[in-house]
Amino acid sequence: MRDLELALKAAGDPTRTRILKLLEAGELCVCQIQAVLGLAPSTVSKHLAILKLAALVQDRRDGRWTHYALADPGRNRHAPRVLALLRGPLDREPRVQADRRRLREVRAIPTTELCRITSAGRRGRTRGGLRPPRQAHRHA
Amino acid sequence: MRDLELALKAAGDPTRTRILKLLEAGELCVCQIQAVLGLAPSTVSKHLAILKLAALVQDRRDGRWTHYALADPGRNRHAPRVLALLRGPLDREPRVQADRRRLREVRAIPTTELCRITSAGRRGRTRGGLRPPRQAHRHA
DNA sequence: TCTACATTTCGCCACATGACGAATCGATGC
DNA sequence: GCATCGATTCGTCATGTGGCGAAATGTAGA
Repeated sequence: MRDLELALKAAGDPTRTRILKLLEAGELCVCQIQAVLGLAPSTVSKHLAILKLAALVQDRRDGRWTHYALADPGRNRHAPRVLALLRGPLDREPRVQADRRRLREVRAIPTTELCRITSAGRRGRTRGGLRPPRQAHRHA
Repeated sequence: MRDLELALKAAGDPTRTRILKLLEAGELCVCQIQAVLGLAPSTVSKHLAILKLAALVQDRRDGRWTHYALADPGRNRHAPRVLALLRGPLDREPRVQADRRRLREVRAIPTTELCRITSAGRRGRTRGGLRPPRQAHRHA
């Protein structure tokens, strides 16, 4: 039972569905995901770890960057079916569409500069309109 | 996004997957489910409420009994797909099989007597081997 | 109407979870 | 080697969640 439950629980969180929907557009580096979501890097990292544990995503190290992608089918029995579940029906959701728009902006920026920007925001300095809107210390 | 997430979260709990797998065998009354799971009636009721809110199950009043069944497709877009996800792959799980065996025992007993037995157990008197094994005050 | 009884609701408790910042890890590049 | 920097891990906090028992609800039968 364990791994299917793990996958369902992993997919049943709003932040993680956002990540999964983003990854439908293809592989992304952590700082890109972070820039779109507007969450602390540690938070994003944790969610990615949960998704990875549930075998819904896979990671790939490239120098100092880590890229995440939807797990390719075959690694886990259940993952593809759960991912398929998310594929169609959420595309009309406003938040999903907003995330996609933001992703297009983010992708236009070279990765190096992007990380500089987001971490700059995190250090307190404001750097143009792309800094993710800081969220209050709130929860799901 | 909300209702699909609700369904995924509802299905991502071990106790609730047990219930859903039980209901694959057809409509069941609450006290039957309770007898199989060996949990407090209030606990079972809460789980059923969550599953109902997620549109994964539906209920039917019959006098003083409430019967629950898997939601028939059409009420909710996502429910059938989530239920389909659980259909095949968990059947080999030891706990699922044990629950099924226990369900056969439970179904052999007329509902009236069954409720008497389980609530008798709950009041402290032991009444034959069918009283559900009391669980320690533990968590998921 | 009163009682019995199946189920639900309420209030509580312990543990899980999601958020954050600080500290750490690992790989580049000077 | 040492500093830099992207990502992860750790520690903490507030809230969510699953379990229970007690009390409330509502239906059947006396």
